[in-house]
Amino acid sequence: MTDKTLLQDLNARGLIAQMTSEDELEQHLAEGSVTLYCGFDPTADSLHIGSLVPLLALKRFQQAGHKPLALVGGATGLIGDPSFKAQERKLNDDSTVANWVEKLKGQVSQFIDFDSGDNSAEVVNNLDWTRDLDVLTFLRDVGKHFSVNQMIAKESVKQRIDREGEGISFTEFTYMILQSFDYQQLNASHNCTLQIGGSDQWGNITGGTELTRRMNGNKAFGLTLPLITKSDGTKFGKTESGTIWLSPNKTSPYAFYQFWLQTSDADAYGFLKYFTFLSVEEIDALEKADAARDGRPEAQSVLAREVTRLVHGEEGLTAAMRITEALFSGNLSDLSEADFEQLQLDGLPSSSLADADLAETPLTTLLSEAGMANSGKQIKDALQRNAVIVNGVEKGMGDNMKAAEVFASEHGTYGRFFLVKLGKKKHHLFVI
RNA sequence: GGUGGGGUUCCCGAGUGGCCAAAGGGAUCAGACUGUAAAUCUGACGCGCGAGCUUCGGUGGUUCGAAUCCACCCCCCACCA
Repeated sequence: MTDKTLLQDLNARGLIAQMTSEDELEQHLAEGSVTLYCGFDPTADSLHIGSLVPLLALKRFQQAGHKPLALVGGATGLIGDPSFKAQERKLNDDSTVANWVEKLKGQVSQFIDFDSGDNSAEVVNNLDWTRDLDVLTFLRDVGKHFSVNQMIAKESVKQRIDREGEGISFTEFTYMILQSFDYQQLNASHNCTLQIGGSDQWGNITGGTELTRRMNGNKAFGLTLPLITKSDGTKFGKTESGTIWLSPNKTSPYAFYQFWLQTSDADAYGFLKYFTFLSVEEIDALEKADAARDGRPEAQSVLAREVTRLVHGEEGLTAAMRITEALFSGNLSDLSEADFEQLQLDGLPSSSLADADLAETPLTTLLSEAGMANSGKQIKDALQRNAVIVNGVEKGMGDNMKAAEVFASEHGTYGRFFLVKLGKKKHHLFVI
């Protein structure tokens, strides 16, 4: 990044959706270390991969010598951001939010460096400066700077205002003011002059730059990152089993790795630019090499490796790759008994059949309860298509009531391991 | 508080007394083809291996029969006050 400015690199990666006064921002960043912030609201006990782009962007700025502040929304999380949300959200109680705030702090901290001298990162919580703010002060000192006419005109709340059958409460409508206030406060306390966020945050960010100018008399900048979309138009970051979380407790490193590995060709190179620190040149070279070769491209495996390492570390990546290798290479017979135990430790989904009543329980129940499918119907469908494979042997509907036979010790690897494959991608280890 | 419009299976959205477990689309899952890709085609898609069971905001009612009709209640939206 020596021969290019940070903004040029971000731009080459397609990571800039919008910014305020581009030329001035470029100059501002060139003048020295800038303090910037990005907010993360606690809407669950973990962030998901949707937050990865801004999180990595903070790191990109830090690598370029700037000082990142990660804001967790202890206050805004209590309100709920209405931006581009079709419906009013239900409120979470404050102990829940407080608990989530703690979890997010830990996650956010993984990505930025807290010990790098002048530009060490900091984590801040907006509850710290809003908790004791009283209504009248808020209305007089902050609220007075906002025009409802302008707020209503924001694209981010338009569908809530215009759409038949929906509305917006005053609570959520005020969210924008709270976030603007955060920026103004951080500007005053930390000399923060740049806020970044997803493109849905544009309205909230510009609100903050305005408020900072009015209350502090300071120039403040904003930059938004693009919303990640997939080429086929489906939602990024969701699968059948739900959201891809950053917490290993909610999405195992193995599942996380698999998610990236299954990226389509059309998205892979873009995702490499968004989600990794490989240089644009390296990625372009990879794309050329893949195009020149027949068969399977390398992009997905590079992507999966890089991102898994970023989020779950070298250990998580090793575990994920170990499972992948064992399950998809096709030669399970090479695995030792200790290998099976290691796979369980690595996070291969597994369950014990010790307590199960195999004589009475159909496979449909057994496999769906183990989490291989959401309902027995799906198992049934798979059985009818011979898509259930136990230790390499196809099972059909006829075996449904014969769980005791299927899982009999003499059929198990080392007398007790049964690797069940559902379709091409789902695996589950049963142990007796 | 008044008037009008709404609340249907994950989402959107048909259905206005039996032919409704409820059209259609999307999402998702599985099969074929492939490369653990995309596109395409096929199947599944409330729950249950099955017999069968439980649904259409809630509670009661009318009826042989209700998502559909009636009463009351809850929630959402628009306009008025």
